[in-house]
Amino acid sequence: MKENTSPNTFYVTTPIYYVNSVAHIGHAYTTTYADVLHRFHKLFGEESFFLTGTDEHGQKVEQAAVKKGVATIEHCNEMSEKFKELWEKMQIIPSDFIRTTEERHAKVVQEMLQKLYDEKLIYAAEYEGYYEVSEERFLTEKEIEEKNYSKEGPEVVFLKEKSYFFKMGQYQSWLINHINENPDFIIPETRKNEVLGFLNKPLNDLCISRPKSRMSWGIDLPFDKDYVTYVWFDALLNYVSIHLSRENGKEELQKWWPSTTHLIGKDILTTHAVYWPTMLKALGFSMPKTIAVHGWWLLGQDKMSKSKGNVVNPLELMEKYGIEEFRYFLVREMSFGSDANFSEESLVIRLNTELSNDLGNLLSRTHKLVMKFYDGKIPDCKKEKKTYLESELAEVVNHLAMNVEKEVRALHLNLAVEETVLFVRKLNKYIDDVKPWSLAKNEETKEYAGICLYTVLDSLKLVAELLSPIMPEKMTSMMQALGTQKSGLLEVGQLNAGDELGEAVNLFPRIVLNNE
RNA sequence: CGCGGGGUGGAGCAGCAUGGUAGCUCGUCGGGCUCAUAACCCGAAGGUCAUAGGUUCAAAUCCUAUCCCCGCAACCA
Repeated sequence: MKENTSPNTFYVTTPIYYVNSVAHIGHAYTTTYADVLHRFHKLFGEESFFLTGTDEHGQKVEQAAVKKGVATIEHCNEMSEKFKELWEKMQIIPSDFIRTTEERHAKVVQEMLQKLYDEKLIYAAEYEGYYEVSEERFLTEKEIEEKNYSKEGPEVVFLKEKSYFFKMGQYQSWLINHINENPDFIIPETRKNEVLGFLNKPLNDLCISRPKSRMSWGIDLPFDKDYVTYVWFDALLNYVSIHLSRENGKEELQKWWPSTTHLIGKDILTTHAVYWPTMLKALGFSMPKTIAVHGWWLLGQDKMSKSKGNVVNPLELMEKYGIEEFRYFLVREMSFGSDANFSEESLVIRLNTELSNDLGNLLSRTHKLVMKFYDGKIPDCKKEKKTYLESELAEVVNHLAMNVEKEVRALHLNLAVEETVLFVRKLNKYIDDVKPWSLAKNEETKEYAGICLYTVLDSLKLVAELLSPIMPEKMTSMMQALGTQKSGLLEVGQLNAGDELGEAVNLFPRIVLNNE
């Protein structure tokens, strides 16, 4: 039985995706991960909120729209719709989907800006330096040195202008302390060290404005209409604006905030681990619980990137191998925090060995035996007839749901799945040891064959529950085949002897590669 | 002395903070079974844990040095 020590709410976010690009496997990974965490926490009986969305301001978006010859908002509508469609297709169901161009978001951003301005945490100053157009920011001295920008070019211009700054620098030592005192604030540890390393150098104030004369696609600064807000300052606030924009916004936020898990890729570590906490601190909010940083999918040794033309399109893969199978692969293959190599071959091997051979086949063979020897009815399982084999298995089962939950809470979905897969292997071994197909032929031993089959079917029910956050529809079919349905109970003994099994299904047909 | 990550049987990884018989998955080979999706179960081969020193009764694990690989402009999880 689960102790009631765990928090009863869970709030998970993905970054909001920049509408300049089409979704690739990385977006699919993060968003699937969040969706699976969300479903697991609901399975654990908690209230859960899962937020994703799109980041729609900034120069590059404006430029993309111009290039396409459409109004900027049209471009945004189109792109954010594409993300939404993809998530829907992938069985990803966020609690809400936020767009930074929405009124509800902009309103909160402006309130926050005004508050900081009133409290003198945002100030105006002259700023001069080399500005990199494509990056929408001033270069640091070091960068100028490295890149040897002796003169202006089309990409870099020397500017002197009034800007607004957020007093980020004054929170430096506070942030260092917070990170040190909360080991789970940034995980995994290597990423935490990276941030601490970054914070060894003096932390500057953050320029949070862009003059409209240069770029107008953004949220107006409430205290100076000639400026819009820097995209990151705008975008990060989505995590709270979604709640604050509701009726009783403060209470809403308070409900979810203490359990916040920000899922991010390692490329946006600094914005999330430095800018964001200092912003929250200045605004008087408490800190999110965890910033969880995952690795990248690599192709060979290269990072996947549009300019290299080696982006993996998730849609193609899903159509070829199945949506839920693809979800399984994403969550299973990558060990959280480190990079992983992507190849279609590894995908096929993963699906064939674990889903087809181990799980699907176990369901098939058990189902067939029950049809053949027990007329399709779940056999009886008398406790007193059990042997040490069942006790051993019971030992494992007792820990299974607990271990899975532990791994999920540690955000190690790959290990949570591994626990389950290892258990399925044990079931295959168990059924091989008992050999119900021969025991059932003999009246004297048939009762024990039934016990064995009941044990396997019943265990498979638990497996289906534990995999349902990853493959909801597949696991529903599996439970139907087992003559039962989703209960959300993570324990054994849920099948009733005498109940009819559903129809046999080939849940995960083996993938046969033809071109070899 | 820029920073960071890494080098463990054919492939991918775990183990390293608390030194003590080198573990997992895939692949390969042999066997078993025949209920099953050519699947499942068992067994075997295969590693001096990048290299060289050092500490220790004992090192993949600690220390020192060296070599090699990857990332560090942008798009971008």
